[in-house]
Amino acid sequence: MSAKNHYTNYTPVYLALDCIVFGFDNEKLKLLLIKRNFKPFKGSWSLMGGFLEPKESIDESARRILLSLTGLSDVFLEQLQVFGAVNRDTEARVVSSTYYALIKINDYDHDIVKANGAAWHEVGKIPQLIFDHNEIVETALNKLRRKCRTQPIGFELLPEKFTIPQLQNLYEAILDKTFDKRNFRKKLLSMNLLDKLEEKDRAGSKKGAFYYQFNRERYEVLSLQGFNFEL
Amino acid sequence: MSAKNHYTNYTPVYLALDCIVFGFDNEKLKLLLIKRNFKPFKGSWSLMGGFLEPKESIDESARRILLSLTGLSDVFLEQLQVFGAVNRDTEARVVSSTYYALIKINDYDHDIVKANGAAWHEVGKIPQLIFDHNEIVETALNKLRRKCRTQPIGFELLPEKFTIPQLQNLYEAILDKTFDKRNFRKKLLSMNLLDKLEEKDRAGSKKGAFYYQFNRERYEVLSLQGFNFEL
DNA sequence: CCAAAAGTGTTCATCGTACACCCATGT
DNA sequence: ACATGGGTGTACGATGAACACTTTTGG
Repeated sequence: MSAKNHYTNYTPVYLALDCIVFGFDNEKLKLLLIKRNFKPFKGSWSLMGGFLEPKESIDESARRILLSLTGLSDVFLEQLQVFGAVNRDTEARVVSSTYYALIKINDYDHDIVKANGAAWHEVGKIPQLIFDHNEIVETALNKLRRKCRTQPIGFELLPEKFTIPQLQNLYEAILDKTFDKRNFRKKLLSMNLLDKLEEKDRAGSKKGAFYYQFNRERYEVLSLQGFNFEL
Repeated sequence: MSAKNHYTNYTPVYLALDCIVFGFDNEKLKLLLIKRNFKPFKGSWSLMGGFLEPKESIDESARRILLSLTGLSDVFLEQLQVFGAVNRDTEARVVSSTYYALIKINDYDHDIVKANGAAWHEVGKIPQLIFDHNEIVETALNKLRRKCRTQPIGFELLPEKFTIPQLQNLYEAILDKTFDKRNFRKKLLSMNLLDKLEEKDRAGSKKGAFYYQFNRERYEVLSLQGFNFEL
C-alpha cells in the first residue's frame, strides 16, 4: 500500500457529467444539444457535458455544467443513470453520470446557448450523437415519460402561469397521445393543485384561456398525507 | 494536451460499486451486510462493495462483486443511483455507483457469505454503516417500495414455486402494511400471470396451500400489449 | 374434535372513459 | 356573421375496498 491512500491498487476513471436538457415550446417536446467544442469529435452533436472537478459533488458538477452552457440555475435537475461500458468513450475510460433537466424554454440565455453552438431538436428528430449519447437520450425519454405520469414534474417545463390547454398540449407532446379535454381538465383540477388566476392568456384564441399556477406547497402537504399525483 | 489523451486536464476518481442485497425469509425483508475487510474502517458494517476494474463495464463489475461475496450469479441486479459527495469516503475521492439486488434467500452460498463475515439484517434494524451507506440503504428501500408496486420484481425474492399467502407476506413485509387476503388473491390472479401447480406446500398449514409460478413470458407479451403490473 | 391457515363472493362507492354542444371574441 | 379555440356535464362500465364464513387436515 502506498503512503497516499489505501485504494492505490485500483485504477481511477474519468467521470463525465452529461445533461439531457428538455424544453417545451407549446407544441413539441425538444432537446437542447450542442456542437461539441473539444476533441475528440469536436463539432459533432452531443449532450451537454463536462468532467467532475475535485472540489464539487456530482450534483454540483452537473449544475455547473448546465449553468455554463445555458446560463440557467435553479432548474429541475435529476440523476438519470450511469453509463459505464468499457469503450463508450474512444479516448480514455470515461464513466458518465447523466442528469436530465427540465427547463422553461424562455428562461435560458440565448446568447450563451448560441455561443456554445447549441440548438433545440424535436425529440422525434434527434441527429446522430457522439458515443452512446443516443442511447442516453432514449433512456431519459423513457424516464421522463414514466415519471411525468406519477409526479408533477411537467410544470417544470411550463412558465409559472399557464393555461389548461397548454398543459394538455405538454402532456400530449411528452406522451405522444391525445387526451379528451373534458376529462383532462376534470382530472387535473380535481387534484386541487392548480390555482386559477383572474388573468387570461389571449395569445392562443380570441376567447382567451384562464391562467393557472401550480401550487407546490399544497402538493407537498397532500403528498405527506398519502396523495399521489397520477395522470 | 498530453500525448496520452485529450482529457488529461481533468482529475480522475475512484469508482466504487456498492450492492444493496435484499432477501426475504418468508417473514421479514432483510439486507445482507458485510464486515468490511479492508482499510479504512476494516471491521465495520458495510454494503458489499468493490472498485471498478479497467476491463469491465460497471454492470459487470457489480455482478463480479456480488458473485465474489455471495456465490450468486444470474440475479436481479439494477442500478440505483450514484453517490458523489466530495468527502463521502475519507481516504480519497470515491464516487459510488450503487446497485440493488433481489435474491432468493436460499440460493446463495452460505460458506462464501460466512467467510466474508456477512450477515442478514432486518431492514428495520440496520446498524450504523460506514460512510454514507445508511443513506444509500434508505434510497434503495424507497426505490424497492415504489418499484415493486408497478413491476413484477417481487418474484425475484421468492423461490420459483411459491404460494399466494407467501406472496402476500412478501408484499406486506416490503410495504409494511397488510392486505385483505381475498382482494390480494383476486388482484394477483386476475392479472393472469401466475400458473397454478398441482402440488401443495404443506409447511405452512395442515390444509396446505397450492404452489404457483410466475409466468414471465406471458408478462412480457402482455407488457408489449400495454398491460401494466400494478399492486 | 379442534386449532390453524387456506380458500372463496358480494356489495358499494369511486373513478376512468366516452361523448356533443354552447361561449366569447377578434377579424 | 363566422371561425377559432375555450369551456362545461352526464351516463356507464370497470375497478378497488370492505367484509365473514367454510374447508382441510395434522395433532
